[in-house]
Amino acid sequence: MIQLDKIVSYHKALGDPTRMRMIILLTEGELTGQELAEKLCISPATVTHHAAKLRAVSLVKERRDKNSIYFTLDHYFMDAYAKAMQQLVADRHTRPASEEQEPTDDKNDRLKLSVIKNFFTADGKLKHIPSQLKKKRIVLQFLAEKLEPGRSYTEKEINAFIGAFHPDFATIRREFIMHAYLFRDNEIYERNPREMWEKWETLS
Amino acid sequence: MIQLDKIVSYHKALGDPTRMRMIILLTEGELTGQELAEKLCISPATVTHHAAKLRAVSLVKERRDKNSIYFTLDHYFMDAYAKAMQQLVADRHTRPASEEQEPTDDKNDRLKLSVIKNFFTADGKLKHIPSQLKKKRIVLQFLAEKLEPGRSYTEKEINAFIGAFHPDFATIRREFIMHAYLFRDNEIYERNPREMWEKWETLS
DNA sequence: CATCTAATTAGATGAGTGTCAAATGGAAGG
DNA sequence: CCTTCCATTTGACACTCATCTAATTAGATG
Repeated sequence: MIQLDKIVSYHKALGDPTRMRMIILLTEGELTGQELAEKLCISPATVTHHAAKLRAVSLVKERRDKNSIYFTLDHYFMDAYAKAMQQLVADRHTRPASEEQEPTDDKNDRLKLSVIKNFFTADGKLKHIPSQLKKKRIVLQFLAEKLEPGRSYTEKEINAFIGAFHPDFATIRREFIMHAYLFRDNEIYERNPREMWEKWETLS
Repeated sequence: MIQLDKIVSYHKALGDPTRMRMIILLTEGELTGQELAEKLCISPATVTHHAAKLRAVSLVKERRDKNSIYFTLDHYFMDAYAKAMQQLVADRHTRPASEEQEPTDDKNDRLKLSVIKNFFTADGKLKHIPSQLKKKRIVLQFLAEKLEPGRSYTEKEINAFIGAFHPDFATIRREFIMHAYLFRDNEIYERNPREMWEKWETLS
């Protein structure tokens, strides 16, 4: 599943000339921290700094031998990011048209009403999280609509907001991010615009 | 031709959550600056700021109509960057092996000596820039070896250095960057490690 | 244990940058 | 000409971040 802020972090990691050069050197094979420092003409401390950033987005793997640490690229994740990005920016014309007929808006509305009726108690609590994707999105959207657009929320506030409906705020918060109802920068949260919700729906 | 700092700039441009969200919104179709500001809950000034960064790396195109500016994605460049990056990090095992036999080191050395003898005057000036890629790289490398690794050069210094060999320092400086003999960050230049030279040779 | 090497952490510094409010520019329409 | 509506520029502020030095840790080897 695509997570917006993971992709942003990935690009941020590669958006530095020193780290990009590290990556390129590593395409030739594994290198120790010291070798990297020498080739890039930077201090070992700086190598550690950058290695941590690359590790944080899983672009490099590390292996310890004797006193040295050997770095290698993680091609699996490199490919994963490339694919995710490609999918993300594919415009709708090049996206395969769905063969099956979309249900009418009317039908969608009825489904929505019934899901909300079935998954929420009379006093507005969420009974449990639907496992079916379509229904889960209906519940998430129903909750997300109660958040104020453009306002910044701390993680604590988001937890409290979700907690008012269901005790497992951690799971639901993660789902909010994954399905692009919320976006997170550093430690602050904000509601995404509706278009983003819909875009993600077509990607799921 | 791939340019390292262009790819870094591209990643830096996408390494910001606001810009990434702009891109995603634009995958759905064109939007005016005002609409973007509203949907992203940021001021028009901030939209302009980010739009400038995206434009600088050719990720968006703009069209003026009446008072509004309409932004659209530039899919051509998006694909170009994706391809360049893919090629960059492809490890040598997945790269197609060259069919033809590589010339021996001995033969390479003799070519190198003859190129240097033929393209430089007795007092060390460069007569002209070879048009054949292989010979051009020999000349560029010969010059690049005279630069101190790990030292930072201003553009003025690089120009002066090249100018001592040939008056057209602008062209040669660009070739230095394109073939990864030098790398540039902001306005300062530095010599790349030998491995980077060789890596780029296999990509050319 | 003592020593050596490599890596990491901590702290400091300087450059870069995301954001907005206010001022400016410029086109469209009275 | 004046007004209105966007877009841009400018200046300021806070915050991030790349880099270094110096000190510390971790592991290997006498």
